Amino acid sequence: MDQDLIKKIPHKTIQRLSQYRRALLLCFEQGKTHIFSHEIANLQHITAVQVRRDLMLIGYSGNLRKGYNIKDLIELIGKIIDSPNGQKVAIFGMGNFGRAISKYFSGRRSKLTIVAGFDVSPDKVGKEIVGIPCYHMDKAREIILQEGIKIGIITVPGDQAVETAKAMVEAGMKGILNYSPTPVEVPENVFLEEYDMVTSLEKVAFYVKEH
Amino acid sequence: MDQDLIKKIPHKTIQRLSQYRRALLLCFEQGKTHIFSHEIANLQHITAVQVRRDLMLIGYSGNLRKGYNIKDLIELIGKIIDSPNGQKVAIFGMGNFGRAISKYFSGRRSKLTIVAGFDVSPDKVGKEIVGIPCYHMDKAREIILQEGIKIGIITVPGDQAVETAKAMVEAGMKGILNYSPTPVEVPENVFLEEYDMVTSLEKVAFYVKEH
DNA sequence: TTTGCCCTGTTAATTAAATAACAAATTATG
DNA sequence: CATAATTTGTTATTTAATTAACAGGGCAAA
Ligand SMILES: NC(=O)c1ccc[n+]([C@@H]2O[C@H](COP(=O)([O-])OP(=O)(O)OC[C@H]3O[C@@H](n4cnc5c(N)ncnc54)[C@H](O)[C@@H]3O)[C@@H](O)[C@H]2O)c1
Ligand SMILES: NC(=O)c1ccc[n+]([C@@H]2O[C@H](COP(=O)([O-])OP(=O)(O)OC[C@H]3O[C@@H](n4cnc5c(N)ncnc54)[C@H](O)[C@@H]3O)[C@@H](O)[C@H]2O)c1
Repeated sequence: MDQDLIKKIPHKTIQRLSQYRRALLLCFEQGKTHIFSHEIANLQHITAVQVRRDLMLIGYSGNLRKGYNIKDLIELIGKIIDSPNGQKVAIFGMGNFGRAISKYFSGRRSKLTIVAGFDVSPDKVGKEIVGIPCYHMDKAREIILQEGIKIGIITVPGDQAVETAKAMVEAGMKGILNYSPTPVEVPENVFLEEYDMVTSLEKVAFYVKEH
Repeated sequence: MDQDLIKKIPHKTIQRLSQYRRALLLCFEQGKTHIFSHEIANLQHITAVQVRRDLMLIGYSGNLRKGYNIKDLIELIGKIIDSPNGQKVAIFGMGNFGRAISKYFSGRRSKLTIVAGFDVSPDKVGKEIVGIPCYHMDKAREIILQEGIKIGIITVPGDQAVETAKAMVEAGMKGILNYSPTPVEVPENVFLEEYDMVTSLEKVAFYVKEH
């Protein structure tokens, strides 16, 4: 798959591909071999057209009569969104949330593996959580470079997020997922995704509220 | 603020209002009284135009020379996104994630209060977590109606999400925030927001990957 | 007073995303 | 063989969201 094509895939499509794959994996486990666009659509909150459009963008062709070959499609999506040898992930802030995430990811086999946690609290540094070692932030640069970690998740308190992100960038991180409520700055060549739970909940509350 | 106007506010603007408010609260605590649109923009990842446009939509006018009055703006955003008497929230699935969320929200003073958790495991039912009682799912309908809870967060395992959402809707919930990886169906009059951490992380990984 | 600067508020233009529309392909069936 | 029923792949249209453009106001300094 060539560079230009990949740049043309919308962000939203990338997200949906990830979701399609999960749904497809379930179907595959159930022994299904083929699936129609409208079936995929029904598993998500989207339309069949959207599915076909997304698959068009990645250049996958289905069988006109049987639909899409589930196994092939799972593989193709893997080729697009995964790295062949997997990618390592580190978590910054091994508090309640950081530990919940660690546990959550440790089970699933995937191309993404959490290999290290970083914290400053003596409670956490030196411990292991579900097999993931927790190091002091002072060691971050060293270990990130040594392990070749390129992706990091921020779960430090909001007032520590900016400096944590800075340290991550300096250590060579190329992708950051920030779960703290404080937006952080990164250079252009670093991909940043931020999600704030309070904002989501307030949004739900807004639409529930009787105006 | 009238009904029609509220319907015209884009979803994204509602989210940003929530974020503006958080940033403004910090500024307010620091003793700042006024702020310019470009200052607000710098605190988020957006442009000053976007800020002004959002504030235009909610009908707030700033001072041409001094910018926006922080206190007034916080209040106005509150009038729009909060309910005057607050809203109650319940968590479904008091596992690692559900408990982390409970702890997270228990500290902050806000118009949103988590008042109940629901689970099926004898480990959790009957216990309290940071003061939030955990009930058995069988009691959900009763307690939800009794307490007037309208908002629920799904943190049960993926394969339980669909039936949990169904139970929530039947109990009269009007807003659902689904953190399980499985999309759920709700009637039109129920607001649904879904967020999947794995998808987010895979997206970051995709843009980090060397194509 | 007048000039210049830096704001806001709003309309216009652009871009991104989703949806609709439909031709072409394939199979089943009369 | 012709026809009807489906479903894909793709282009065209619509809608949503963002960004650009700019008029108008008010203060400061000349
Ligand atoms: N708990 C949740 O459910 C939840 C949900 C959404 C967002 N968050 C956000 O995630 C973050 C963490 O939340 P939490 O509930 O786990 O809090 P927590 O206090 O339990 O954990 C924070 C951890 O970060 C560590 N830390 C502090 N400063 C650090 C630094 N400079 N470098 C490295 N580590 C540092 C602390 O020692 C602690 O272990 C917060 O920003 C919070 O807003 C939490
Ligand atoms: N842990 C995380 O960091 C994390 C992050 C993102 C998403 N999630 C999602 O959140 C959900 C929970 O994750 P977790 O790590 O807390 O898992 P967990 O197993 O620790 O917790 C799940 C809880 O749900 C309860 N439960 C099971 N079936 C139920 C039912 N029918 N009704 C009510 N309660 C029921 C279980 O007893 C358990 O307490 C999963 O869907 C997971 O994908 C978790």
